[in-house]
Amino acid sequence: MPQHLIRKLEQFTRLSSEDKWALEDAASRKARLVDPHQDIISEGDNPQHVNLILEGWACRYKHLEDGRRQIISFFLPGDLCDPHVFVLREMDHSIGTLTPVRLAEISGDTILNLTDHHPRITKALWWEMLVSAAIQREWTVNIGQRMGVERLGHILCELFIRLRGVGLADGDSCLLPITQTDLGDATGLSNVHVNRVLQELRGAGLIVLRGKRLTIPDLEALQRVSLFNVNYLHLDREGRHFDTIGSDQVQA
Amino acid sequence: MPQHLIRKLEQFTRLSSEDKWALEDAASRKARLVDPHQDIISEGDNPQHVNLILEGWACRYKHLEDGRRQIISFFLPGDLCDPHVFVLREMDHSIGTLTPVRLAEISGDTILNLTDHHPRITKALWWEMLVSAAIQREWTVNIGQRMGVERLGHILCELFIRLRGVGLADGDSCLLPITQTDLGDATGLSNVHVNRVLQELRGAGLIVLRGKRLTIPDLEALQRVSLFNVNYLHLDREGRHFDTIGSDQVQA
DNA sequence: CGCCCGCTTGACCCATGTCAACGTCGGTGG
DNA sequence: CCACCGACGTTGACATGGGTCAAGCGGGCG
Repeated sequence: MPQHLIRKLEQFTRLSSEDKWALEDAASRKARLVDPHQDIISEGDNPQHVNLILEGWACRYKHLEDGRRQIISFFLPGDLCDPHVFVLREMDHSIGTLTPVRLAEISGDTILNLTDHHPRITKALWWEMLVSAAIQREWTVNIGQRMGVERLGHILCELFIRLRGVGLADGDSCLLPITQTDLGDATGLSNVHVNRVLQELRGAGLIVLRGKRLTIPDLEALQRVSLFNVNYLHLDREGRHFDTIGSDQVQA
Repeated sequence: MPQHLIRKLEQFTRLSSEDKWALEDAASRKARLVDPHQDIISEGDNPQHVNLILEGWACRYKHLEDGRRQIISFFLPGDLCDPHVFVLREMDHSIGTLTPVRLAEISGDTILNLTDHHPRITKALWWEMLVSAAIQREWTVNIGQRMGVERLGHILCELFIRLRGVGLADGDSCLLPITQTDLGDATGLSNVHVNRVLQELRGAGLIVLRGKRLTIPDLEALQRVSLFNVNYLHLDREGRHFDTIGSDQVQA
């Protein structure tokens, strides 16, 4: 079931078959289907378990009193919503779906069990948590400093590369199943301006966006225009240099 | 030495004398003085230890290729710079001082030792890490959605409350030892506009800012204007309801 | 004493927001 | 099967928050 999660973690470290089996077991205990535009967990709630997105897109978001909404991060298939929120008693933001979502609810005990017995999973989950934090920081930079074109270009690069990392890209294209208003809420731009900027990116041949399919004919070019530096995604797998010898025994 | 850290953690949980002693020991192994506007660790470096700010202000920041700078977060006395970055091999951003800084370098081993033997410290460090993440998210909201006045008001509220939490507020005022340009780099506004917005806040009697001293005569009023909701700082100490009976034995 | 950094102010401009109308498409019910 | 509807995308006109540039000012420090 959790191919996307496994694929994501394997960008960082190799996992043994037992590791993978344990992840599959953990992810198959309790499934849940959520309709689009529903909260998975709401601000003020007390989180009871970790949610693993199996299918569909979700997001963290926050509403201001006057209705403005900021999308704080996107959750794609393979993403975990806060492996460790249990320490805090109350959600300070909400997590909601953007599309229909299939997710696995993983209990705190299951997580503890996983990490107790699988050091490589532990380390991989640390990596995934630290990368999430790095993405959050990059969003601060993105929204704080980049102009509209760069800002949208940047987020499209990020989403494409993340999707590719979990096996959801098809060559130079991927699905982008969200609205322009969603993109605006994520970038701090109005939906109208998002539309204009997308036209501009299209006009420059940097993206093709038809229906829900995004194509990036020249990813490097889009990265250049968007001042996108991939290093914050930390895709430099540890022990990558061992890959050629095909060992499954790399030290963690 | 690390009174500020201890004070901060005690906002979340009670610490025993042994806990505190262990923290003091860890923080007194290796000290370092850093001049203002110097990097503590630079993008691309390989982090070797955790830095605990003892005195002065620092920040996380990132430069874009064309020179724009975004301050991603502030480090105040008592703040830890990334307790767990060791998992990643390379810094994707820099940490630099804003003022003269005195810090303690804490080795990974020392941290492990602390957490192995002091469950309450472990939990408190988790809390501090999750709160840092919550602050980062709130900055995304701040920069993405709030107007200049709200945005600056919000960050001033946050800084004041964080400083008060570590014992660095004096009634309704605190030191703000950074420039307006720094504030601009943190909020995604130009220094000129920061200046104008500060005038506006001053004009409305919401802040008094003279030299490096910030006074907030009516914190609630400033919070209201800034759409500031304190919940993201998670100051709801666990077991707070035990405080009245004065126990030092609260279960962790 | 003089210099430099940071603060302040004014003039002007542009990126982006707001408002409003219209188009398009897919779904749904009569 | 068609009519309607709602959600989303698109476009134009206009407003404005905030950026940029440039000059002046003031105080701390060498």
